[in-house]
Amino acid sequence: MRLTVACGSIQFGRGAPEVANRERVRGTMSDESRESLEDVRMEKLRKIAELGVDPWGQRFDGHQAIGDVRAQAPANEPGPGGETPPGPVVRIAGRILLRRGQGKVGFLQVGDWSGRIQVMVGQKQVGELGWKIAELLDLGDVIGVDGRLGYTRTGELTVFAESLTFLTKSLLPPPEKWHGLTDQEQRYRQRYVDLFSNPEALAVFLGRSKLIASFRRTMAERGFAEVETPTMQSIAGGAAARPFVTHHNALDIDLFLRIAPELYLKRLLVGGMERVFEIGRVYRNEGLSPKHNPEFTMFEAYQSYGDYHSMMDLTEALIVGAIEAIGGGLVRPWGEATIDFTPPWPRRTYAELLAEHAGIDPGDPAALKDRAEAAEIHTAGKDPDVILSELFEEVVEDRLDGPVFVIDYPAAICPLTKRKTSNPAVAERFELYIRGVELANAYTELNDPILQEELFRKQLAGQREEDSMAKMDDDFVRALKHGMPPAGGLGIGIDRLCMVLLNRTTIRDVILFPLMRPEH
RNA sequence: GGGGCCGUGGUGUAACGGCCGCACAUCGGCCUUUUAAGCCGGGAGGUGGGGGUUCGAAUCCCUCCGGCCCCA
Repeated sequence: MRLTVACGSIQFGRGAPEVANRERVRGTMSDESRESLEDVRMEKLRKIAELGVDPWGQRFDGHQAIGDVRAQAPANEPGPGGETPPGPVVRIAGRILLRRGQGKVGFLQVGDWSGRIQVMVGQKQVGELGWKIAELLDLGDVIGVDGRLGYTRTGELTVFAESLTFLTKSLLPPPEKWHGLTDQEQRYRQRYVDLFSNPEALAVFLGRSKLIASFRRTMAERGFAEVETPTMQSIAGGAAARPFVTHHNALDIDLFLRIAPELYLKRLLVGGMERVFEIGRVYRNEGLSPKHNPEFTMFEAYQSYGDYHSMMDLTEALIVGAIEAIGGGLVRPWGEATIDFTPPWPRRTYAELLAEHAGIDPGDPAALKDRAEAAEIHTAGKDPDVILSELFEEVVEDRLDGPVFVIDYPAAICPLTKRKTSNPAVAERFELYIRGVELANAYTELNDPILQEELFRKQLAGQREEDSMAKMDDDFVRALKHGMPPAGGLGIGIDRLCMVLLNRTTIRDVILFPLMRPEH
């Protein structure tokens, strides 16, 4: 498969380059029976160059998106067997996805990222050179087409080519035209093939892009400034997760890839940036699963003078806005079922939900312990709030079809959250659940430096050995001592939101290049 | 960490332990309105790697590599 032909040595438009060992590819292939599909395409490349055409193409201006071309389809469809009246002149560019020869005429299906359209190429219509090029075309080649838009006898919207521009040779054959690429491993490793051969895959990532663009618009409308904070940090804080470690040579120090932007964004509130948000990668050194990729995209926003209720309103606006941007309506498919995103979404307290689904009063330690043990949760030596949290995960989460805001969490499991003034055991926090998946997490941010430092210490003391990289963030506490306005903070897992809005059950389907073991 | 499933020409798939078959793609031929175009003819894989059982292995066993799923 590996070719060592030096493409740089081919001289375009000045006669045939010397190709030593394959001179005859006419007639049967008896002598060349070992020739690979790639070799055959190399040979065609050579012939294209012989025609004086650059097989790697040149700038191609002024083409229209195929989707836009389709939109300007003439209304007057041809009568049965009738000639097609000439329609508007169009210029398109894209990859050849289907090819049907028909003697001195041929049909191509050309696709770009906005759609696909049929192109008819006739020997008489495209000129001598055009026809020679047409005869050499392979599936996967990239071409430009100038022509008129019309309908064929069978009523198919078609660009009737008047000239062809060869833009790029494809040396590898595309997957089977009907099924596309189905092998999961190859789809993830060779996403480029997945994207041009599976329209649904392309649609997912264009949808993801629309979602993120919509988030930025919504935030701008509400007066938030987009910022970028360090992804390499000497103390990886803001969440409970194991970090990746890397090393800076010149300083000779270890650094951690961030597990959350949170602590830096709050420093910005101290600095007077009243409303900030960041969209970026975070890295958590954990296993892989349909819901976890080691690097994923986090959206975080902080609003001075707000609280978690402000963040609930913002969350609804962001997601409803994203749905409008993506299209498809507020009632969306999810596998066999549907999810209704019509706002406002219910807001239920943690205690209520535990009472409803676990049948206990979360304030009753004895009942909690019994119920947890019934659910096979180990309770020995654990903080009641931790048991509560595990019980919640075990019996409540899966039943939260949502969208539903779960609000008012036990304070002990929320070290960065302000407590309710009316009840210090309860933290002003919400999580948004949809189909049992946690999609967003928000707090009324803790801005008391004394309590923050104490909670850090408590957290460090209770830490498991494998998490021991976490450290006290003295600078963050110092920042709080200067005074951080009361604020609401929000985090949304962009990948998981994409899964839910684009109806994908694995996170790898919404990440362009998910982490894989090296191929060899 | 534990358990299960999978890996066959470029792609999609088939094969009770008995010569690895088919489709698309590809090559040659015919065809100026096709629709996964059609018809005729040809080439291409020794079954993810290694080892074992057997007269004989894609198939059974071991191991390694890679992927998917479930559980912790």
